[in-house]
Parts: sequence; structure tokens; C-alpha cells
Amino acid sequence: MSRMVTIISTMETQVSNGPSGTSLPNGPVISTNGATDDSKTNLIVNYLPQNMTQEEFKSLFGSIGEIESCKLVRDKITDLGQSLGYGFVNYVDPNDADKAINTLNGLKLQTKTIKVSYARPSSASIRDANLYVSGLPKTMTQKDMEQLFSQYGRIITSRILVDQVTAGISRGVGFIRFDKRNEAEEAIKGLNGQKPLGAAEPITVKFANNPSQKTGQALLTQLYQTAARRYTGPLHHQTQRFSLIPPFGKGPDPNNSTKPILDNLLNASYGVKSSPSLLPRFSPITIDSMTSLAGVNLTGPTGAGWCIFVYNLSPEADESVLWQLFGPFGAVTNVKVIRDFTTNKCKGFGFVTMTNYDEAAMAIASLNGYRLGDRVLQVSFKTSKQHKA
DNA sequence: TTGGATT
Repeated sequence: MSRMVTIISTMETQVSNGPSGTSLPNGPVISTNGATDDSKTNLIVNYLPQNMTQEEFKSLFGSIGEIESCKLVRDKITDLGQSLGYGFVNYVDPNDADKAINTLNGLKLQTKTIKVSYARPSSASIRDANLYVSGLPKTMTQKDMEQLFSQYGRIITSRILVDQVTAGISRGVGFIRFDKRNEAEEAIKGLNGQKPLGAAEPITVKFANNPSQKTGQALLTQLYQTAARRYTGPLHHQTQRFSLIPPFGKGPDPNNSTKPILDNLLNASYGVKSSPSLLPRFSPITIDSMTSLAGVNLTGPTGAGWCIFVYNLSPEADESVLWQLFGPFGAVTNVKVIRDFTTNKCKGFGFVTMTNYDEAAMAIASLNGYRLGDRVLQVSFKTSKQHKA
């Protein structure tokens, strides 16, 4: 701030004293708002592999030229240090920044293709400008969607999510990041609840969740899958999984600082407030398994997997019962109890998504016909209503 | 007796 005042007073002095030519000293380029101008040296790097470390990140971009600063952005909310998959690199020399874009943009690292581009100046007005769009017609392309939204402002990025198993069919949901938050707000006002040209159903447009605001349940799912693999490796038999995962509460290290996080995750995930009897009877993860979680490569994108239909749940059923039933058979990425909108009671069915076919098939074979209380469950792969004759 | 979807 004092520097800005100095610069302004220098300029005013110059103006009032008339032209004095070369009296200003050379120094860092100062823009009118007083910030140093990083626009030619500062890069944003997107789609980094989840397990890439700060050191690897610095090493990769340091190979191009001298770095003034670099930062791999991590999750600071959960404190687990998870990479958010992007980072910033500020070079000393603008030529090196240009070279980094030309050399490293599009580089394939593991399953990712990294994107290297100039970072926009950090500013409050570009924050929270990311929209989540659902209910899109399946035929709508990314280009169509951009065309629809572009009337409200400059689009920075866009994406339509596709089904992973049926190879590229639109899931009808996507993201649009605008340059400015107010543009995103206008797009919500203009497009939320509207039918796109020729569409049968209206779309929903709202601000996207931040990846770091992931639910406890989603985090727990990731941790569970990772922890289970670390203990057991790939599994093919449920008996192995049952016997190899240590039971809950087995001698947690009292000095382990991750314990409060685990407790919070469990409570958030299972909705346990006051009734210990609702705790799962198996252990999703153990304290020990969490000590080396930072930087591990978590399992693939959500939305992929095998969807299982579970019928004849009681009106009181909640998500925890589905985790308890299906978790022991393998990697579960999502569970959902379908509830009546007004009563909030379970409508008698739900869905479970499992990553691996073998584990899903084993769960179905084992749980179809399983007696839960006074009900007999029907469990099968989800069928599509669209295939009816 | 087969939803909604969060890169």
C-alpha cells in the first residue's frame, strides 16, 4: 500500500512539475492498482494427477526455467493435504512462461492430460463464478451449451459429463465457468428453469459445489477404497475382505492427529448423533490406514461403475444401511435412498454404485433375498426404463 | 418395484 502511494505521488509530482524525462528509476512493472504485473509470467496448471507432489510439480516446471514461485493447491478444509489437481507457477522470465506453455501444455501424466495456460490475475470478482448445470438434453454438445451461456459473459471453461460405461453418452449435467461472478449470477437468473431451444425439459443452473466442499460421505468413500486396497490389494472374495479389514476401534494411536477428522467423517457420513447402535458393524477404515494417505492416488471419477437397484427397504431406511450391506463386498462409490418429497420417508427402494463388476455381482448374489428385519430384499443390477419395448 | 448425477 505504501508503495502504491509512493508511485502515485511520484506521478503527480511529475505531472505538476512538467516533463522531466528519465527521472523514474527502473524497477518491477507496477500496474495502476499497485500490484506487480504477473500476467506474462504466472501460469495456472490444471488436471494434474492427484498424487503429484509439490516437489514433483516444482521439478517439472523448474526444468523449463527459473521459477519465482510455485504452488500446488491443496485441500485446506479437511487438512488431509489432498491435491486439488491444479497449481500455479510464476517464472522470473516471461519467455520461460511462454516456453512452458508450448512445451508442457497437453503433456500426458498418468491418466491425465495437463493444461498449462496464463493465470488470470487473482481477484475477488473471478471467484465463485463456476456453475453446475443439470437436466441438459442428452443431445446437447459442449459447444451448444457454450453458445447458450455465452450471452451472459465470457466463458473460461465448460464441460459436459459423460457416462463412462456406455462410452461417451452425455449424462445431462455439466459445468460452466465464467470470467466474472456477476456473469454467472446473470446466467442463473436468465437460464435456470428455462427450456433450451427445442428441449422438452427445463434445465437447472446453480453455483457448483467446490471440490473441497465435498461431503464427509464422499471423502469417506475415497478413504475407504484407498484404505481397503492398501490392506488387501485387489480382492475377489468377500470372505477375504471381511477377515482382513481390522475391526473398528482396534487400538487407535491416541497421538494420531487424524482421529478427530475420522470421527467427524464417520459422524457426518452416517448421520450418527446420539445413538451408538447405528454405527456400522464393520470398519470402513482404521486410524492406522490414514497415516500415509496424503498424496495417494484415489480411485477414478465418480459416476462410473455398476448401479444396483435395492428394493423392499423399510420407510425408515437410510444411507447407512446401504453402506453396511454393500461395503463389505468391495468398492462402493455411491449410495442413495429414494425418499418421498413430503414425508421424507424411504419409498421402499434405493441405489448403490459399485466400481467393480465382480464385487457388484457378488453383492447381488449374496444380498438378493437377504432378510432385513421383517423384509426380504430384492437386489439386482439397475435396469433402464428406456429399454422397454 | 428403477433416481439423479458436482469436473
